[in-house]
Amino acid sequence: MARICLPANLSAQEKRVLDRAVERRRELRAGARLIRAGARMDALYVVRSGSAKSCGVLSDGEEYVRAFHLPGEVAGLEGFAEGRHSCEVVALEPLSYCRIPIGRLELLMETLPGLRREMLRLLGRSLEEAQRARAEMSMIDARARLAGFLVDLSRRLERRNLSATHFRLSISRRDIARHLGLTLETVSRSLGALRRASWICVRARHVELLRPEALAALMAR
Amino acid sequence: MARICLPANLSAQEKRVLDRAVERRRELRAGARLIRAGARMDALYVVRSGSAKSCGVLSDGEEYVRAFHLPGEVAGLEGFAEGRHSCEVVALEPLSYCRIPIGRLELLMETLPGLRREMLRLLGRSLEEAQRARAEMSMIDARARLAGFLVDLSRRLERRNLSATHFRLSISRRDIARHLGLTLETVSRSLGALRRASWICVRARHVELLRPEALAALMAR
DNA sequence: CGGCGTGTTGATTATGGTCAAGTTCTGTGG
DNA sequence: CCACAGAACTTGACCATAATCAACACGCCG
Repeated sequence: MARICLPANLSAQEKRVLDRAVERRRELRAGARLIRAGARMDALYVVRSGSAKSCGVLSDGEEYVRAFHLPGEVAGLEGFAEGRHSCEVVALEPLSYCRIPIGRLELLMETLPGLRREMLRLLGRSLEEAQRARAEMSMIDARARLAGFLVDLSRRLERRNLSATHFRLSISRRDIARHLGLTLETVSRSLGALRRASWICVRARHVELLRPEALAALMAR
Repeated sequence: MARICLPANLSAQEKRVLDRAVERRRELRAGARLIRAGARMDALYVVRSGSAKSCGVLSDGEEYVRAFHLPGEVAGLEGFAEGRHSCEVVALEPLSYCRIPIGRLELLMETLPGLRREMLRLLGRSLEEAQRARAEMSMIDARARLAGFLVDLSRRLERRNLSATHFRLSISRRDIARHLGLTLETVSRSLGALRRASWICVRARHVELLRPEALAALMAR
């Protein structure tokens, strides 16, 4: 478990200790809720297999998607802000995950310097990514944003030793749109454009990246 | 110092200890750089007076503004991601600030549980804010985004007991634009629209919020 | 096979970007 | 103190991208 989610900075000893604090082998069906918005933050969650989305609602009731969580990634970090979760986390497909109770985590942070650093690193990375994404959102056109999204997915899957070029897109067009700040029509059209250019091959929920370099190059305008 | 930046969760004792770790009374002239992108993260910075911006460059060389730092706020948190800073932090006007060496901070986190929680809270908040901002960026029109920005500034100034309705806008239109994902022309036009509606009064760098409720209401569409 | 949710495609429109011409502001040196 | 230069800002005309509205196709479930 520690190997799955927090590999970098933990010593073998630390991993073992953390391992014992983790509740393993939990499951959720597609569409089920992992975290309820407004709930007290009492744990962090690590995806083992499947995927989930974090989403919030804007003041006008419109939903937006903050992040997707792939295997090995952590959900629930935003809860540190106020001690309660500010967004829903929902399984996109059958999900298996681990749960780390926050109390135990705080306890362990007392004694494990590597864990402290790792938690700060995780939060820092999320922050970094959110800020970069925000910048791209306004400076890059729809097609390039979508390309960037696919490349990002691909890289994250690769890190988990899953195929980087050939994957099932368990995220709906609608959720992609709400994540990239587009409409689902625009997502559809942009996918079409990438397909026509033969950068990618899409059939329904199945995607293949034919020219990842070309996709990545789009980001640089 | 601890009172300025980390007021919430620290005991008097903890504040005293943290206080001793802080290097105080540093100054910078307008336009000078507080943090250089790419530099090893060796400290966090807390603004005492004046203001600063964090900005990065996109792959095509275009600059974007990640955040503004007002008195009492912390700059440099993104450095936790990789142990080095990913963006420049630049003074927008004469700046006075404190510096907290990262080594000492990590040391203190070992013994001060309140400080641990506070650091996580700071990062969580930044994350939260970045994600919300990103959502608004695509779902809300330019005028409302600008209104939201002004209201946000106002609230942050208020927290530091500065006037919430009447302040000097030390941020250029260009930086506002780059922060909100707009062009400076659009910022100018939107300010004009708000002025014509008599929600605000702008003269050069000086702003007065005449109807904050109306501005805030714009956000809810 | 039929029905519904999901996705695609098309026509039109609106918002904000771009380019360009001015205006105000600020700071500097005579 | 005034004149001037450069930067910051404003305003206008035009245009491009993506939103909106709408019809239709596909795939997955019963």
